[in-house]
Amino acid sequence: MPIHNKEIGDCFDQVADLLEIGGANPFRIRAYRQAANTVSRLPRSVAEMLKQGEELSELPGIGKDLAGKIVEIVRSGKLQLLEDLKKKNPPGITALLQVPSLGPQRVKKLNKELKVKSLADLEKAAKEGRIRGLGGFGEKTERRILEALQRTHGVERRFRWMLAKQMTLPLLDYLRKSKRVKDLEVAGSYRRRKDTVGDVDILATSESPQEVMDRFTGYEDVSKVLAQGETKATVLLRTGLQVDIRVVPEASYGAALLYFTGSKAHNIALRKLAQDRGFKINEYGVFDNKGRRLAGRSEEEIYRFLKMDWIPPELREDRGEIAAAQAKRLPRLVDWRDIRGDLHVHTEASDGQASIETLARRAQEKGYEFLAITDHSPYVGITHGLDPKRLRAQIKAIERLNGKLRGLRILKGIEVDILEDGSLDLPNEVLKELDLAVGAVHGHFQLTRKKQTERILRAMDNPHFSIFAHPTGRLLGERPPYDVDMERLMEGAKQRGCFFEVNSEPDRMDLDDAACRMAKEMGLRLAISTDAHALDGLDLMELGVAQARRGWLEKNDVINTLPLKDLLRALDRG
DNA sequence: GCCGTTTTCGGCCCGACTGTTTTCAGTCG
Repeated sequence: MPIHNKEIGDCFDQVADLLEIGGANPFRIRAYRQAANTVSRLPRSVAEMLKQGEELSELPGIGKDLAGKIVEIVRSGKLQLLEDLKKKNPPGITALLQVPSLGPQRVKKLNKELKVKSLADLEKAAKEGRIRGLGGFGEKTERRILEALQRTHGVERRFRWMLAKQMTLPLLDYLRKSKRVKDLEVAGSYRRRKDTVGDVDILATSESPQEVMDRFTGYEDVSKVLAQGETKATVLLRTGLQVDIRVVPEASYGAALLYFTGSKAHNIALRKLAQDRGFKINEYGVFDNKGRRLAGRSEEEIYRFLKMDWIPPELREDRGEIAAAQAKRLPRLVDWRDIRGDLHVHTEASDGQASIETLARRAQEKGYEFLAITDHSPYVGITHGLDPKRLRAQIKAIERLNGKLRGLRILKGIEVDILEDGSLDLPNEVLKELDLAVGAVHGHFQLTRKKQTERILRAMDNPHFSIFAHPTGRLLGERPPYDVDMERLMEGAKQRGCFFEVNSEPDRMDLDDAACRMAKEMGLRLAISTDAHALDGLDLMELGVAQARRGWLEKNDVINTLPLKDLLRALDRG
């Protein structure tokens, strides 16, 4: 049973949690966290790298010791250090660290003095008023803990990016109406375009921060003000979304934007770089040792000062972007303007809402050169999928429309189900009449890793298979990805001349950033598609592009940036 | 635990806000 990178990462994260509660050296804890991040984001399987005899200690943040621990996990399936730590600590105690206002010190104290071992214990102690008596705790802290527990039931809550956007835009409009607000921008993971965000960070410049603060906390959708100072405030919206605001003077705008955009790991790496050269970076600017400000008005100014190119927010995760920016070798990320068409779209013939013609008109408005109609095949009954007869009728309709349209070519396609045995849900006689077939898994998610992988490889053996749609099957916050050997699938797709999809549906967004980057490094090209089920669905393209950018993808890595002629050649496996 | 054209030991990003405190530890991002 091969060990996956994520399992190793989780293992190190657990060690970090337990070390934290044990009061270990914070830098040792950070080392484990960094290693967890490095390993779980690695484009290649660590177990595989070991097999090839590669030196793991060459990975950033992995030294001799951690490399040895990875070997231990891969060989034995467990880590002795973690087992020992688990013995010393009650299971479930690390869940307490997720409760806002509880850090390692307080968790330790709660455990020691009140025998709190779980979220349930915590809730009970808070309800009985036993927490307020503890040194360093008080009534307010106790109430805050209780509120947090009742709000989240202990589960970390993240919002899909799109949902966060819908809640944030009206708030921005509201803030902009104030004459006191000059610049206003959303920073944080929202600006880095993570597919889900934990909270929203807003940055503003103003000469009277207090008034901006007051306006912010007075917003009608605010259900609770969690903190409010002179330049910084945190509120909870009615929907449960947490929003932070930070107000700085204009001269610090760039530094504050950089700081507030993160990621934390990126900031630490930059600050350390500056420190090594005798400078200090904080949210107000770059300073020398005499406290003189040397840069800070814009992000560009700061990166330039550090002798590197400006780094797009999507890349700021401390995964090699800093070295690339220093070497002036950052990728030229794919841009939504590079996109020449959409390769996964549904119509009213299956479970979509719009007609082919309306979709085509909208595609023309977008300046697209092509639009692939890919309704469902029959397998998923509820989608009213197309059987060969209906599909042939659709093909005819598309051909008629193509005769009428100027500048846009409608491609004949299908989203064909990959059946349990890896065969496709429609016969080759009809598939061969199409321009492309987008293959997808909509059932039998629970197969073993080996079976699932082989099932999909077998589907790709079919010469009519073009693009593997939503390749992990995950639904954010609802359904985890099914278990497959992604590396093997990507290798298989590349050999066979197939492509993978980046799905732009806000609750899918797979491939994720790490998998996009893995594909890029393996030389497998991707299609960024909307999977639109209605007219407005075509506008989701920008989300898929954002995900692709997080995965370092460039124009040449994406097939729907190709001119129609080249695209058709790429899709032709013959 | 990692790391190194100042270093193989001694550093490790930096500041705001809260609550419980009489000056600051803990948490957060």
